[in-house]
Amino acid sequence: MPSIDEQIKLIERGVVDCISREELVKKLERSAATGVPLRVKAGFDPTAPDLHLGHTVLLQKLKHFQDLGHDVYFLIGDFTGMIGDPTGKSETRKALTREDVARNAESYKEQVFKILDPQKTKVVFNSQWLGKLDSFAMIRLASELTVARMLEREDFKVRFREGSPISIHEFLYPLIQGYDSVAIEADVELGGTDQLFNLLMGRDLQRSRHQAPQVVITLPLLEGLDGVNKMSKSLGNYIGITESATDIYGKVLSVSDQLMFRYYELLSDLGGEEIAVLKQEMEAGIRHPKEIKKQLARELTARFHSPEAALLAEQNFEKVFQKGGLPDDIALKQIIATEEIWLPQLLVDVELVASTSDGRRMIKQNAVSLDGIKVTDVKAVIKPQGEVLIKVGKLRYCKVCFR
RNA sequence: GGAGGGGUUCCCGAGUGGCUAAAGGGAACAGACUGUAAAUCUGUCGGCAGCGCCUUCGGAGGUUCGAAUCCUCCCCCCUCCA
Repeated sequence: MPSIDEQIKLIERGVVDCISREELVKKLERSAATGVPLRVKAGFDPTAPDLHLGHTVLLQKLKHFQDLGHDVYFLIGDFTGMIGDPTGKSETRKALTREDVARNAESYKEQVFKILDPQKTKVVFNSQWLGKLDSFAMIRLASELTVARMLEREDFKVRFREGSPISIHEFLYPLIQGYDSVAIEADVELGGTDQLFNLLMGRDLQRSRHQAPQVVITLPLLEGLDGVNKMSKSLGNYIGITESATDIYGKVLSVSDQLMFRYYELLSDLGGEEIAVLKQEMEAGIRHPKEIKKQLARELTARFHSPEAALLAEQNFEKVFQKGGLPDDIALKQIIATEEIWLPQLLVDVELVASTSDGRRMIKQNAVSLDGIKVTDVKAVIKPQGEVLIKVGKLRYCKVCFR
């Protein structure tokens, strides 16, 4: 078992807040003395079973705790998920059924254990205790905090000021999340920096129920591929951990140089000094930024697949984009036809474009090629014979086989 | 309960009877340039076998030769007063 100092060093690496460090030290000491592992909690939304790199920042930190011998409580917020959130930013989130939640939870487990140690992970659902909470208890819980205190939370404050709607039940969310900490007697809770308020709520509630308040640790939010918004599935700017090696590799490599170093900091296993060296080498012109990015892409691809797969992905990438070749895994689509097909229609049929109008546009913009030959005529028709390789833009490929 | 403001194409946001598939910006997509980076430039950005037709401006009706624009009812959001 590493010394407390070493433990703290590992835990604090890359975190934004640690409230408070003294308490964490005490908890670690107590754990070391008694042999009782700490209960480390992190909550997850049951609606999105596709984990992406943004989640892994948190998961890696949980793994650190596991490596130090502690237990992770992987909490799935199925209770809140079943209620649904009517003010979800742009669209109303659908209330999930019990079956949805169960299915999503299974999917979570498969993905999470790519990083976490199943032996030291307890998957729990907050409906276990929240489902039993009656109206009395809920009102009592609500009485423990004021509207003014709620409005301290940044997004509430902003929305209130701007006259955007805030539903009453949204005020219940931090309470419920805090109550979760009470229910599992969490020693530590991790979350993104946007969760700070909710995490602190757990401390307040634990204290008022005479539990030792949990240590709150926040981690930076990972920017998505656009480099601006946080990585999220709904914005489509994410790299999913279940994506193919080719996709992970390719997406990492398409990230901007600036963002690349952010990803290094938050995702790579390299230490701060090593990253600083890379940066210097790039700035001094010793190493090409693309090479440094490739290194990152290899590391991340290998993490979710294997070093061999990462290497293959790299070779494929070089073949396709640097030598203008074709990828290995082109989708093959069979089309049953006897008569000539209007090209835009064919593009729709093989799902390369959304509509024939879109297809026409692509042709007009010189983006469509058949077997490597550009098509310029929107009226082009294809004879249904043999195979054709269709390419739309740089990334959309498809091999069509007629029958 | 009362008074007022608002809901427009993926998002923000113009438009108050025909010239509006609807300005402008963003996002996105394509092309050029490249390192599938950034920046920049150009173009596209509802659907349809396309110089025409069809469907869109919260919903349903109505007025009109013609409606996102006018009228009626309904739904939703916001503000102020109580």
